[in-house]
Amino acid sequence: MKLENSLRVTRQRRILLEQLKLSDAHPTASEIFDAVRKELPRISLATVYRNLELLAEKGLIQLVGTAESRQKRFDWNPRPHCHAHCVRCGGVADIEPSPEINALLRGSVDSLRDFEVLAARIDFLGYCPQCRATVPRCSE
Amino acid sequence: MKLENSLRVTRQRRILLEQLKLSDAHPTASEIFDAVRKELPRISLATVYRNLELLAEKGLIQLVGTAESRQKRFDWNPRPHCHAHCVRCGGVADIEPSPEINALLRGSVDSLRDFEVLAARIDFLGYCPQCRATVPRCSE
DNA sequence: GGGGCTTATAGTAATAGTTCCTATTATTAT
DNA sequence: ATAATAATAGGAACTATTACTATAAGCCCC
Repeated sequence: MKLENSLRVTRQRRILLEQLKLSDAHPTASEIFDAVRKELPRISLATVYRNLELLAEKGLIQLVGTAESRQKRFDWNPRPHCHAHCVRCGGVADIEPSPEINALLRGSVDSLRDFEVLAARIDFLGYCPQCRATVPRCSE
Repeated sequence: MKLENSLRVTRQRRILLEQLKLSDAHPTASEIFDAVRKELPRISLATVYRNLELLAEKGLIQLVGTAESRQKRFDWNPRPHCHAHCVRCGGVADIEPSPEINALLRGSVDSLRDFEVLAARIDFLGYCPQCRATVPRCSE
């Protein structure tokens, strides 16, 4: 197994990626740290951060998140898709892109002249089903 | 002038909003701080942060930015539109939504069942025209 | 399958953007 | 004007992330 582009296959890197792939919950760096620590108790948080950044840079995973949440979240699936962010619990869910969205994600937008698109991102903010059920709502 | 929803009209708040509206550059909190300080030399950075958050919460301005940039940026225009984020210089430009995008922004997405959408966000990451011209490129 | 080059790691310190705290001041309703 | 209440300045605290450095581990070639 070679990770690509001269990334060495270290035990830390392998287990980090394994753990990330176990979940669709888009965990934060420290959640990933906690998970990996169960197998590698001596791993450093800095190693987790370094590798998450590196793997995202190489396109093997993706960084997700919004401007409002302080912490970054990661998605094991590097393929373009949309995310729904709960403004209450911070949870992130995958959204299956419709054909129209897929067209957008591939970059067919007029007003973008001269801006070279590397990635398009569509995010929805709102309440996830759980929070929706328990949030106090205005009745107006 | 009343700001809405029991927000008091303080000198700080008024000038902050004025300054923000002077620019389409989507400034950061500290850039706004610097601009406001020219008129209000004794304003506190905490005041700037507090008000930016408050105004965004009330829907009078909007928070923009991506998970990769550490600092938040703000847009005086609260109406839904898209943004192009330069991955090199961090600059943000407004993108005029096409009709199809507008449909998305209004919330017509299938797979979102049970997730209550408060806002949709479409962001493009890439190189702005300036950076595009000066970034060293691979010729492959 | 061992030597040596090179990259990665652990552990910790440092950074930076943001938020919190509290005594004081300003705004608004009356 | 006065009283009630919300907002501010200034600085301390917080926290996610990044930087640093001596040590350890992959990997390539023989």
